[in-house]
Amino acid sequence: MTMQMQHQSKTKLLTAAQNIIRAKGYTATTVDDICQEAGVTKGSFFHHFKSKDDLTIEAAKQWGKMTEGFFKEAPYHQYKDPLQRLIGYVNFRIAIMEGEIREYTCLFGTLVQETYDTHPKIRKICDSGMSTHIATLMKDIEEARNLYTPEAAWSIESLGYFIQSALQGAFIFAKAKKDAEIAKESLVHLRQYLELLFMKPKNQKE
Amino acid sequence: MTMQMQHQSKTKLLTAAQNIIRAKGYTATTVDDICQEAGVTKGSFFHHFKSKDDLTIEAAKQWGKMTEGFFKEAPYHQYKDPLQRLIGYVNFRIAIMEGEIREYTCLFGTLVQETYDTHPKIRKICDSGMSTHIATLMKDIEEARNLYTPEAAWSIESLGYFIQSALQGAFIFAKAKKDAEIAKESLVHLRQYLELLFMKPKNQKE
DNA sequence: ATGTTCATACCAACTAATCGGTATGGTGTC
DNA sequence: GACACCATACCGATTAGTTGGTATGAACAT
Repeated sequence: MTMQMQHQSKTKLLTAAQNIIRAKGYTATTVDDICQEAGVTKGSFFHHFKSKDDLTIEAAKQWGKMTEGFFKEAPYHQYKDPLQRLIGYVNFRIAIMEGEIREYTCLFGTLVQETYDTHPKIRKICDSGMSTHIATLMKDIEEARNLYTPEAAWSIESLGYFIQSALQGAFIFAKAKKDAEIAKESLVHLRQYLELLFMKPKNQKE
Repeated sequence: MTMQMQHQSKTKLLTAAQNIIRAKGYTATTVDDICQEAGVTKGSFFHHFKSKDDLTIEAAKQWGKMTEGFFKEAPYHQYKDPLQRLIGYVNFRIAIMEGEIREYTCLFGTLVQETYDTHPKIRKICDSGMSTHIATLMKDIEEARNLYTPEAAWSIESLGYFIQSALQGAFIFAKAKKDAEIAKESLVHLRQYLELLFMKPKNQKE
């Protein structure tokens, strides 16, 4: 079966789109850019996707699936303590901020900034993609809340969004500085907030 | 003197650029878009600015000056306690998240996302513009730190960037949701972090 | 096996529209 | 008449998308 061969071009185009859009944004990324990076021609592009918009939507969908798998396999899930998993998540995100900026920044965050008002379909996928990711965090947040601060006034959802906001904001500064250092230090504050919020006793064993 | 008249078109173009770019991003914003919103012709545009890039740089510079003036006049500066000023700043930013998204989001954050790798001049202005704003916050952070937690391990600068990261990230979710509610709730967490960080005694008078 | 049929995948060349930018000329003010 | 300011018409380059066609291989009858 040549199924793999047949789909190779499509996969290459989706991956290329994800990478270039994260670096240049949606509008500045041309169809020719994507084709060149993928090593295919425009004819192939419009065979697999009926428009640039269509490709972007599929690329965003695939991005969501891919990243969910990526974080599902991440090492921080091994911890038995839900708070440790949350802290581990933040530490993991700090740890992966190495190499090129485009490699660790988020397609959803980049996309939605410039499309929220003009491309409703793209906006919705970014919204639901980020919300899906936050939903996985919310499980640990809920457990940690029940365990450490069951009487807390803040909602589980809002903390999930706050964590993700701090991350997305950190990416913006990584881009502005063309350096991840400041962004990493910001995420240390995020980690510190979680520690303070759940009032983790200082003498507790890790 | 007709100085004001002469500069009216230029001012209109700068303001139009700031508003449209915040809604659609840099690349998706066309020169014609800006001219139409400003109510002037292309001839006027290229009389005042030698290129779209040039206009964007001037618009970003003016944005920085304008926002610094805006925050300088904001009511939270009245508080004598530096921590209260910091909390007041966050509350102020929550309060102004009303009306259209383009009205309260940040030009720098939107711009730098899609230009950091391709337009170095724009990137630098966004970087220094945001850093200048953070520098004003750092004064209050430093005072609060000396007053409440002089032995704290975190740096003044890093907290300034964290506050701004949380804000920029909140804007992304306001765009993704086309609604400021989630973003506001995120900023309540930011406020809570500041309160926890400085260990504000519960029985202290406001 | 072999030839026919058909759909999928792909390609190079093209098109219509839009982009940033220019050329040129007009108008009001000093 | 010199100059800043602005309007209109235009230009070359680039854009997303189209065209007409080829290569490949699976399905099936012979």
